[in-house]
Amino acid sequence: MSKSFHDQFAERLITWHKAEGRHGLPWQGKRDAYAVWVSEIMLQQTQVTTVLERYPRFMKRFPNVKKLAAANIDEVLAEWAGLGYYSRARNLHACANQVVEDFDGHFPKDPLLLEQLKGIGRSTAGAIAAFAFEERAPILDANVKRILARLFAIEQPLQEKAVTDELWAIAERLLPKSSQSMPTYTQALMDFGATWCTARRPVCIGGQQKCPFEKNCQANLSDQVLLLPKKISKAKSPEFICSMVLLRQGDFVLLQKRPPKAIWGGLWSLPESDWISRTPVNQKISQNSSQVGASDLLKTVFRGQDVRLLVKRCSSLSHQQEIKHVFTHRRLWMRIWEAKLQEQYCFSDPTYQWVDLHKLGQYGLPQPIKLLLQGLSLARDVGTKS
DNA sequence: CAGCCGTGGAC
DNA sequence: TGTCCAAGGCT
Repeated sequence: MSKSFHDQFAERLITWHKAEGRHGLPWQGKRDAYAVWVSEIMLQQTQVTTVLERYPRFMKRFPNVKKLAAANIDEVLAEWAGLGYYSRARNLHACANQVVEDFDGHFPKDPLLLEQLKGIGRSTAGAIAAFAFEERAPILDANVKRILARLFAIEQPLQEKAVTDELWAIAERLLPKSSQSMPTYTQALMDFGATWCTARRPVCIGGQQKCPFEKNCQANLSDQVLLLPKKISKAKSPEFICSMVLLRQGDFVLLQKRPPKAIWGGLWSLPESDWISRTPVNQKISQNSSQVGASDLLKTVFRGQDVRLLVKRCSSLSHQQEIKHVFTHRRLWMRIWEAKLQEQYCFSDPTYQWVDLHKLGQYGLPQPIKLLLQGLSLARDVGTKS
């Protein structure tokens, strides 16, 4: 690659962005570091269309870093519910407190300091520094990795550390000389990767538009754009089965707060059994478990609790439905067992809580559980109206 | 450091 | 339908 191309890259990319970039997204054009930071965290591994409706809602609920820091983590998780990767919400809350306590409520502009805050890695630190403070700090998200891997025909898998180091070095080298250009340049990189140099349908392959870098792109010149960056096929994700118990009493349902760091950490869900591997044998046992008594099931789900009285009151425990949920690296079949109680059964363990179906919005629920309980709520409302 | 951590859109 | 992918970071 010629030196002149390095020198021209930022300018040509910015020229492209003026005509073809994404403009007018709610988080764009902001210089408020808080607003920038929230958008960067929310957009991690998350599609623009999803963030489009959730970002304004979050900003309205938590308009500044002090409001967010002062909030309860449960409020933050409730607001984050449905967005996934809930450690982001926990780190967001922790980071807000760090900023208030260690930086007097003002985000630092040095990317090295930003990177020390919870939930902010090098790339997110670079994005915040560039957008909010016009710092000459590079980003290296999936968009940029793909663009660079193609421009420079990097054929090694991106997961190799040496490759990552090289990409960072290139990203540094390509930065515009003028720090004033950093917000536009950074946005332009993201836009170009997200809309033109896409993973599956880059415009250089049968597109109507003409890529501004087609004569510089080593992957294009050697006709291997779709082969780069090299993808590492992942093993098929393992499958699991669990039982969940849906106890109802009038308009109330029994929820349990999940432990903080595992899947759906810190969210409220239905009490559940341990997950077992979904082998053919286990699948058969699970399917036949309608013959199993309520006692065994409840003991499995309410581990460590005295369920003798509950067993008496749950004589009508019945299997309602099975929900399949796909995670990035796991697939889970949830068998839902439902019982209606005449009165609320109290647990000594405070992680259990009876929740009014009308107040589910105040609780952070896993998406499939939210949909399940909303279905209940809807059915009940329809029933009472008819 | 390789595995963990959600969800929904695109094809 | 399944598979890949997305403005990553943490441990």
